[in-house]
Amino acid sequence: MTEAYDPKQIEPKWHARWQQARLFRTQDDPSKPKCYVLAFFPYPSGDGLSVGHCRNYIPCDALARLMRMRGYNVLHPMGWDAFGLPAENEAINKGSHPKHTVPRYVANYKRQMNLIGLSYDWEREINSSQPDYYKWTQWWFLQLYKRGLAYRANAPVNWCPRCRTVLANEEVEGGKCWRCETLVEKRDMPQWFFKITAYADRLLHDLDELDWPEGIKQMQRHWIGRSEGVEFEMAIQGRPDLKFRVFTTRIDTVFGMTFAVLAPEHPLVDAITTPEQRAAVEAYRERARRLDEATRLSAERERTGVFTGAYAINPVNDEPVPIYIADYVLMTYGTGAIMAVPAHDERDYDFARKHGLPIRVVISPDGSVPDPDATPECYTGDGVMVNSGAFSGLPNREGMQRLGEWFEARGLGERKVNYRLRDWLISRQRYWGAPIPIVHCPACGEVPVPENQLPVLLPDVEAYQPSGTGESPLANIPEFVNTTCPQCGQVARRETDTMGGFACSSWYFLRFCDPHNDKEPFAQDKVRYWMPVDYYVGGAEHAVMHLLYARFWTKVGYDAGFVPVKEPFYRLRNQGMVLALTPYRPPREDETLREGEVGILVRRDQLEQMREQEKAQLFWQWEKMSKSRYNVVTPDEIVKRYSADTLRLYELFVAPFDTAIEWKEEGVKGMHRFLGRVWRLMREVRPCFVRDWRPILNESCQTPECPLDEPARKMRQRTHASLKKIAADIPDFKFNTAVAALMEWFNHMEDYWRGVNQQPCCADAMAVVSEAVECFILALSPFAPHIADELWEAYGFEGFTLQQPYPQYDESLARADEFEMVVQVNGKLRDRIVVPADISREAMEQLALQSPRVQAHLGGKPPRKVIVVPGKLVNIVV
RNA sequence: GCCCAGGUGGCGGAACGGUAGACGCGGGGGACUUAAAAUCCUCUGGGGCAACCCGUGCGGGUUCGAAUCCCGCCCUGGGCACCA
Repeated sequence: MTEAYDPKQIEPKWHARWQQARLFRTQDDPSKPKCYVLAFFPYPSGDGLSVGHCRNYIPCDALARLMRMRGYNVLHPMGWDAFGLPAENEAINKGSHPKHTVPRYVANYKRQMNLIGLSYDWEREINSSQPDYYKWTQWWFLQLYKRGLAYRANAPVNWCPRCRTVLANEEVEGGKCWRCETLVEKRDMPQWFFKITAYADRLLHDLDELDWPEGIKQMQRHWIGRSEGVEFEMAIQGRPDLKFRVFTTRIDTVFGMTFAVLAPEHPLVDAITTPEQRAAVEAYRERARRLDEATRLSAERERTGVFTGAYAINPVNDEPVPIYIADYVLMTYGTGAIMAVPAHDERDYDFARKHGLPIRVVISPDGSVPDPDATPECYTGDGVMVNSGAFSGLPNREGMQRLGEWFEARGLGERKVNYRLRDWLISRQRYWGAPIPIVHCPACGEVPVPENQLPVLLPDVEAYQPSGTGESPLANIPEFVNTTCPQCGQVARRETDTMGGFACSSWYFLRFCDPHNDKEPFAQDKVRYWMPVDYYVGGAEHAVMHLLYARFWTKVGYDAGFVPVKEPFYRLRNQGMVLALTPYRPPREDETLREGEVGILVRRDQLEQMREQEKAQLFWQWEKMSKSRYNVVTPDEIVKRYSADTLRLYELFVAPFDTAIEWKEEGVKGMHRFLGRVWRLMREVRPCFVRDWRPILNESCQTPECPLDEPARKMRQRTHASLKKIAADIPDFKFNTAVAALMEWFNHMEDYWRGVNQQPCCADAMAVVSEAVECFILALSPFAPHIADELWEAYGFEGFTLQQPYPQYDESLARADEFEMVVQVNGKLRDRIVVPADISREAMEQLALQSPRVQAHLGGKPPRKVIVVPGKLVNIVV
C-alpha cells in the first residue's frame, strides 16, 4: 500500500479490471430475486454531464451495488433517448447532423459515467435512434393502431413556430414550448393522436397503488382532471331545428342561469347569430383566433365576449337566457358551451358584472332568502337551494342528485364524467424521429405497414432542417414518400410525420429486459422476470409527460397481453436539484433588463478577465446548474482535483436525496479528507489483520460471560449496528444518514484501534479489529467502490467487493448491552444514568428516585406519578 | 388564487411523541514544521462564575413529555392556473 491515498493510481486501474471481468454484466437468473434499478432515460447532450446529473446516477449506483451484494440479481442498465427535439435542436444549433452528434455525445456520456464508477451493464445499452430499436417503436404504434388507439384527425393543435412542429399538450408549459420557450400558436392541422383518454380512469385510479412522491401523483391527478357533472341539452328560442349541449358540475345552480356562453369556435355560432349581431360576432371570433396564448393567459384576464342575439331556453323553468360567445369558454373541454350562473361561479360573475347581466342567487349558505335588491356576491360553497322551484329548501348536495335524476328521467340530459386530459398528439413535422408506419393509398385509404416490413427506415439525408410549412422534411424526399400500397399494390404515399420522442421513452424500460431481441420487442419470460421497475429515479420535471405516457403504453400492452404488469414503475423517487452560484453584474448605461431579470449574466471567460473593482460589483445568485447559466461544475474536474469516490461520497452525504443542494467545494474537501483517513488507518491495521477472526470471535463469545472486554464489546456492537443501519438506509433512499453511519463507525474504529495499539497485541482485540475492518471495506464498497476494491486486494482478498455478500450482521450483537437512562422531573432532563439493557422497570424507577440530582429537584415532595419507558427514560411527575 | 413540499447552530443537515443539534463543513485554541500546506489533538447553539435558565418560523392546544400530533397565522421553494 502506498503511504498516501492515491486515487489517480487506483481508479483507472479498477475501471480497467471491472471492464475486463465484465463485472457489471447482468444475466437472467430465475433462482435469484430480481431488482430493477433504473434512472430516467437521458438524451445525450453536447454539454456532457455536470455534477448535477450525477445527483441521480450516483445514488442509483450505490443502491444497485448494495442490492447485488445482498444477493439480488440486479438490472441496472443505461441507454440513450436519442430521437426527438432536444437532440435535433442541438444538432441544428451546432450546424451539424444528429447522426454525427449523437454518437459523439453518447461516447462522452459513457466516458463520464465510467469515470465516476457507475456499474452499468453496457452490454444492454440501447439507443432509441437506431433501427433495431425504433423498429419496435413502430411495432408499438401498429399495436395501438390495431386497437383503435391511434388515429388521425383534424384538430386545433399547438404549433411551435421556432421548432416548426406541433407539440402535445403536455409539452406546452405556460403557453410556451418546453424546448425553446417560444409562445405556441393554435393551428388546425390533421395530426396523429394516441387515445390516452380511453385510459383516463385507470390512469387515475391505479395511482393509488404506487409508491411515488405524493406531489407527482397529485400532478397526474390534476392533469387527468376527472370531474363529475351533468350534460344537458338546451333549445334555442325560435329555432326548433337547433340545440346545443352544456356540461356543468353544479347542476344544483341551474335555476340561477341568467345567460349561456359558447366558445368562439363553437359550430353553432354561425347559425344562431342574428343579422344585427353578425358583425360584432365575426370581429370577436377573428380576434379570438388571432390572439396568442400570452394574451389569453395574461394576468389581467379580461372577461371579453359578445352577444349573439339568440336566446336559449333553460329546461328547468323554460326561461329564455341570452347566448354569448366568450373566449373563457374553451372548445376543447366538455361541450364547448356552458350555462352561466354568475351568483355561484367566479368567471360567470365577472362576466355578468362587466356586461350588466342579472345575477340570481340560488344557493344560500344559511338557508335565508337573500334581499333581491342588494348586489349579490359570488358564493361558490355549499348551502341550501333557494329560488329553485320545487327544489327550494334542499341542501345543494342533495339537489345535485335529484336534478341529475330529473334530467335523466325527462331525457333532457344525463350524468357524465369529464376529463381535462386530452388525447396525446404524437406526430411531429420533424426529421429526427421514428417514421409513423402508415401508407396513404388513394384506393384503400390509411393502411398500416405490415409488421414484417418494419422498420420503416429513416432516410439518410443531409438537409433535415424543419421546413415550417407544416410538413415534415421527409415530404421532400421522393424516394421515401413514393411507395406502393401494402394492400392493393397501387402507387401510394408514405406518412411523412415522425413520432415525438416520448414514444421512444414510453417502452424502453421493457426493452432493457431483452435489448438485442430481433424477433420481437422483448421475450415474455424476460419481461415477466424483470418487470416492474423496482426503483425508478429521476427529476420531477417529467410528472405529466413521460411518466403518464409510459403508464399508458404499459396498460395498452397489458390489455393486449404482451406486457405482464399494469404499472411499469412500482417505486418512483425524485432527486433534488443542484444549484450553483451564478454571477450577475449591474447593467451598463446602454443595457436594459427584461422583466424578471436581476442583472446581466456574466460568462466564465468574461469573469476571468474582470478586474477586482468590477468583480466587487458582481452579485451572485443560486440557480440550477446548467450550461446556459455558465455555472456548470463537471464530474471531470472534481475527479481530477479529488477522486471519483470523493465525488460519490459527497453527493450522497451532502443532503437528503430529494432536497435541492447548493454546490460548495468545501464539503467535497471534507469527504476527501475522510477517504485519506480511511486509507491511513487501513494501512496501519493491515500488518495486524487476522484473516481468521471468525473462529476466534465465535469461541470467545460462546461462553455465557463473554470474555471480551468492554471496549471490544462496544466495537463489535458498533460494527453490527452500523452494518444493519447502512443496509436499511440505502433502499430507503437515506443515503446521507447511511454515509454518516459509515463515518461514525469509522471514527469509533479509529479510537478503538488507538486504544488497543498501546497494549501488547492481544488476539481478541485483533480479531475484533479485523472483523470491523473487513466489514467496513465491504460496506464502503457501494459508496466508494474504487478504494474499496483496492483495500480488498491490499488485504489479500481475491476478486471484487461487488461479488462478496454484504456482511451478515448479528441482531443480538447489534443491540447495545447498556444504555444511558434519562431521568426527567416534570418532563425536564435532570440526570442520566448508565444502566444495563435488560434492566427491569422497577429497577429503573428505583435508580431514578435515588439519584441525588433528582432528589434535589423533588425537594422532599412525593412523586405523584412515575412514567417508565423501558430502554429510554423515567419521568417523575410531582 | 389553488395544490404539494419545507422553515432546527455561522452553514449542509440528524433526531420510532422520550437526552434537540448525530455526521460533516466552517471557525477558535494547541501540536508537528524554519515556514506554509497536509496531518493530529481539543473546543464550538445562546446566556450565566456556577447551580441553572433560554432555545427547532409565530400564536394557541393535546400530552407526564412536542422539532415531531391538532388548530390558526407568517415566510421560502416547487407545481397548476379560465377545465365550467
